[in-house]
Amino acid sequence: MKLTTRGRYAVTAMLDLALNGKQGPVSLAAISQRQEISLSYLEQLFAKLRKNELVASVRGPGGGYRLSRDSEQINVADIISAVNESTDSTSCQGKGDCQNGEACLTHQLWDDLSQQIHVFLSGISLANLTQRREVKVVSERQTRGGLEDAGMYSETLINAKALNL
Amino acid sequence: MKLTTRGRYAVTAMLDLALNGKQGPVSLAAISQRQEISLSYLEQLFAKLRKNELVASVRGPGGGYRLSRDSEQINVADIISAVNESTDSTSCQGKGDCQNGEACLTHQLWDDLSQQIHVFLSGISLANLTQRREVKVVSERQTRGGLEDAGMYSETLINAKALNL
DNA sequence: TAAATACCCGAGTATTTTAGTCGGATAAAG
DNA sequence: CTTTATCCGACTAAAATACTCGGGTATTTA
Repeated sequence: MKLTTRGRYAVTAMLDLALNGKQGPVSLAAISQRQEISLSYLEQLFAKLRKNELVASVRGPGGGYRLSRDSEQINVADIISAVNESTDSTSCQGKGDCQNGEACLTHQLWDDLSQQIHVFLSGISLANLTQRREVKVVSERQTRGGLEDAGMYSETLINAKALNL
Repeated sequence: MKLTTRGRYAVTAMLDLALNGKQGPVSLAAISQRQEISLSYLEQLFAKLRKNELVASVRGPGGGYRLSRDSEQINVADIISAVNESTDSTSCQGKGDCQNGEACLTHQLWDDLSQQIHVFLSGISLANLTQRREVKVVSERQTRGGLEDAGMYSETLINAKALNL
């Protein structure tokens, strides 16, 4: 589980899709303008998102991309993994040497942590993020001052718990 | 909150320190050998860890590094932030333009997510990771078959909950 | 005090990743 | 048949990563 600006671009684009794709497909050109990401780069990202069946494409005029399933059913870990698909696994996960050595122990500890992060991100869906924001916008209007991050954050925790975390 | 192999190196080295530093300081040379990380690279990472007061150094023969406080008091987010200190913040968090635009909305959503990840990793200490492993090793001996990851994982969740997540 | 150990530090560098360009091909709509 | 838009591969500038090199300096031990 790697977390770089590349994944951020992908999540951002998918969030844009979730927000703007309610009435028909959204073109990459539109996302490119709104999110200030180069069109060609988006094309590359969406090629991977499509291979991983997170989005579906509609070609021709009026076409674009739409989420391949409900935003509740697409989580952040899915998106990040999709665009990062690469040649990783540098740890000694099966090497003959390094049997129960200290190195292997720490590598396993890292793998565990990595898995925890993955599970955590699996529990956060696109819908989850957009709903959270809507809740915040509403409550900001109500309180006329804006919530502090502490407040928003406890909201997050509640959601996380509801999602089995 | 960025999560790359750089952070992995740092966490790995700190885990090595937590595991091997119980009787006196640990030299970078030792960590370098055990974890297969170049000495000079470790020096660079530890310079940052030291600046952030996560480790303390002891110079001269028999010297090395030790954790600056108990492993319970050092969390993964601390470590990763320490070695990543760099020129980030590419989002539009204060630009005059982009006021309440769609771009800004998705950028904020990303920031929220980023913060959630940070808080999550703040809840995982070095002690937490090493203890988890010890528990696993023991229970593996008891069951004589090894736990599946599902089992380990639910353990993780319990820890996470205990830590306010 | 001399030698060895090990941290400290900055400059340089090969490799990889990131983010993007370019030029085209294919599919659908009007 | 032209426009819109996805598809696709190759190529590239810039940045980050991981590492080397060549010196220091503090501390211990002989």
